[in-house]
Amino acid sequence: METSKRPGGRSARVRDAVRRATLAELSEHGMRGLTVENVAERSGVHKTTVYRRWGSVEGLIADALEMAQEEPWPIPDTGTIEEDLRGVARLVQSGFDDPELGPVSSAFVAAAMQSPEAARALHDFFEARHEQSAQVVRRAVDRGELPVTVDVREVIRVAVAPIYYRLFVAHEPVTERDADRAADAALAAARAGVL
Amino acid sequence: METSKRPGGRSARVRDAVRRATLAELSEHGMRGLTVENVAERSGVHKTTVYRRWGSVEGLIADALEMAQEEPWPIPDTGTIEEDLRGVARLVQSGFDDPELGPVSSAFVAAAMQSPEAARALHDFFEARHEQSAQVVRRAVDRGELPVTVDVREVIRVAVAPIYYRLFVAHEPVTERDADRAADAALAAARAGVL
DNA sequence: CTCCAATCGCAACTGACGTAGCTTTAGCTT
DNA sequence: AAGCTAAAGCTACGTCAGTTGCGATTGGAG
Repeated sequence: METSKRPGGRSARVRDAVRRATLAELSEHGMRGLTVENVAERSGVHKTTVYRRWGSVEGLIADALEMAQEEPWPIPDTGTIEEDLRGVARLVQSGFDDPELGPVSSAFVAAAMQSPEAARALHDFFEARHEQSAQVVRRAVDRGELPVTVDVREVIRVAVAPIYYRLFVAHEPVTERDADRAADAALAAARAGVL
Repeated sequence: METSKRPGGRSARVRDAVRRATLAELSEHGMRGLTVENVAERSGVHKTTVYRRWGSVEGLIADALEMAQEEPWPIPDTGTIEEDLRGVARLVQSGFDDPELGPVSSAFVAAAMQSPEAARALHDFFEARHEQSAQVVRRAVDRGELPVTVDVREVIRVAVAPIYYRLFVAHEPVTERDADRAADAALAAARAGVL
């Protein structure tokens, strides 16, 4: 995964091919249908090689996650904290709704529940996401819309948590309205000074 | 399973033995270490029998979940909504912290992400839990502490969601203080009229 | 250009999961 | 109390994820 002694040429090609195949398989069949053999065949890389370098399905996912972490995401900046927070919540909701990204993201969450390796990777991923998203809260504090004592990351957590809760724990459908409501709730709590 | 044509005697014994073994295995090795063969051996029931009646690991878990649903849980009734809501949140947090129940509960959540069968079972489980927990909110409404327009179940969701989010999505540790804060946030939102 | 070590490909193997066909046990009926 | 039949036990087998050992490539250092 990280800096090997031989970063160029074939190894790099193999790595890219496998990563690409992993994402493709993930988006087509989700976590359940993801197998090392399928990824190997699709990528044209031999099964043994995948096992050696990634170890297992979890390893493949952890690697894909680190890749995903690089990509920044379009944090809204509408000028008001109401709309910004709602925007963040909707971004999460629509992401899982998307037929392309949804299965991949879900697979990440599912994998992290089974493998400590993927769990760490997902933790880091959310660490980064929270940091980016918290920006909208910081701006609100700067504008005087929220008290300076507010825990900016916690506001984000509370704003998105109900969406994930519905999706992955209670297994209830999530609408755009649900996302808005979660954002509004977090904002109300922040204004009340409990976050 | 449902009412078979032969509910008494051996069948019932087998069922209980398997259920017991499932829970034991689950609490020892979690979802990852749960296999039909281990459950079969531990319960003293033959492997093929387990396959016939439960079909797979997911079936075992779905069955165990339906059992767990029966057990009521000690909803607090302190007289104030602040303490009651915190009590519910703490119940969730401490449940996962418990070395006995924690792995089992986690396994349920993990299993539901992989099997539609377990997902449905978990959905029903939370449906019931929400219904029970919402009682504390209803009492608060009756006492006039919250507006009558409040969505009692949503208050519960928002109160517990951050705990699950930390545990299963962001993979961050959860303290009692985190639970309290989540409950407080939900209450603030409810009072502000956004729930 | 040459060599050497890292990496990959290959094929055979291991073991666990799950299935199929049949026999045996035990609950229920009369 | 005897027989009928659902349900459990048992053996053997097929399949497939994952491993191992070895030979073939390939990239980079000198």
